[in-house]
Amino acid sequence: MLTRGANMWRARKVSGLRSWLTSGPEYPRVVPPTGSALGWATGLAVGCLASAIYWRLHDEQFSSENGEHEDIPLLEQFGLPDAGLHIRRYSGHAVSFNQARRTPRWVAEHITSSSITGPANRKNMKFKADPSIQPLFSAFNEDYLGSGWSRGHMAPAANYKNSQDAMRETFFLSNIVPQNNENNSGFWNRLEIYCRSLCSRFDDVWIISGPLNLPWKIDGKDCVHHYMIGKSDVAVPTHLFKVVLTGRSGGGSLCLGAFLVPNAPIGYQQKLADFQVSLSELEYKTGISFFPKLQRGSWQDLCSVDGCHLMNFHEMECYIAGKKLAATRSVSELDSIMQRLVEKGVEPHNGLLTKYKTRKEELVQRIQK
DNA sequence: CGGACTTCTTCA
DNA sequence: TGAAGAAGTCCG
Repeated sequence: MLTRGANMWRARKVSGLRSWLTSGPEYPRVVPPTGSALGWATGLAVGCLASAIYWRLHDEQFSSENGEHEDIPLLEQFGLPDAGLHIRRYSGHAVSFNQARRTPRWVAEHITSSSITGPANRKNMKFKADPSIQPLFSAFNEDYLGSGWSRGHMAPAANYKNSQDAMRETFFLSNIVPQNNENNSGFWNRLEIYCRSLCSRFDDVWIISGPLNLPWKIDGKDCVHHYMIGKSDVAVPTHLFKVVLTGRSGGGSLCLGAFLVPNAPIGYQQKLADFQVSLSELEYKTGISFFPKLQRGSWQDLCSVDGCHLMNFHEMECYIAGKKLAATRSVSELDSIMQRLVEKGVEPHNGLLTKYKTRKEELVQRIQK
């Protein structure tokens, strides 16, 4: 299968190259030696199948581009460099991908109470390389596994409960950055939950998320550098940012908050407001204009209007326990979840107790049948 | 909710 | 027989 994939890749690559070569006029061109192309392809063993898919998807582009030959300036005779800066649109989110870092540059979302509600779930969801990204510039699961860094969603899966397809697309590695595990399941998770909670108080919520590397001091001088993981050299960010914009369908002023969060464990003693920055500061540091059609200063501060309160320890423990209860399939398992909660010193609130009782009844009934 | 890791099953 | 998918287990 692997060999077939490599051959397919080579066939597509060479065929695309050939049509491109024959289209041009008078200049001699260098043809890459077949051997080296093959060696390269086999070297990228994990990516070869994805390569085949990629080139198949893009074959039409190749063939359409070599038809008409108009007056092309000599400057552009061989095309201008392509850094992959175009915006990639998916069912529920949009991505600007950074081909040098193998991570998104930013990921944009618009969520509502209906988009975050539904039957879609993470069952059998698997992270995978984005088939629309050229393998040379793509991240792969192998880069993350055993790296010490978890695969952190930028557009969270849970924002797409209304569509299994939209949720599946959030598992493309074009939506993923290397994230500290504790941060991912902890503070960042609570921030994502807070963003979803905004849907109950606002009609529309727009969210832009992405990675950022802030400078470190080296010999007293500011220096930006980053770790790289895996064979694809996936860049590890020092920080993650999130810009949140809320609106009401009836009109009224918009609310905006921008946050810059270290890619490291963050405890419950820290508040979300501790990581709030001005939009212009974040734009300065990222080089990104986040809502270019939004009039500057036309919004209210989100944290002043809505509080920006993340779940505290007790609330979060109960929330997670509630999710685990729903997935439980035996009464003993059910009880152990509740017992571990008490061992942590967490007194279950009434809502959780209700969930426990109803789930227990369901399971007992199922056993009796 | 957010993950990692292991094992079993399916299929070409 | 190996790869991919499904399912199970563990953790915060």
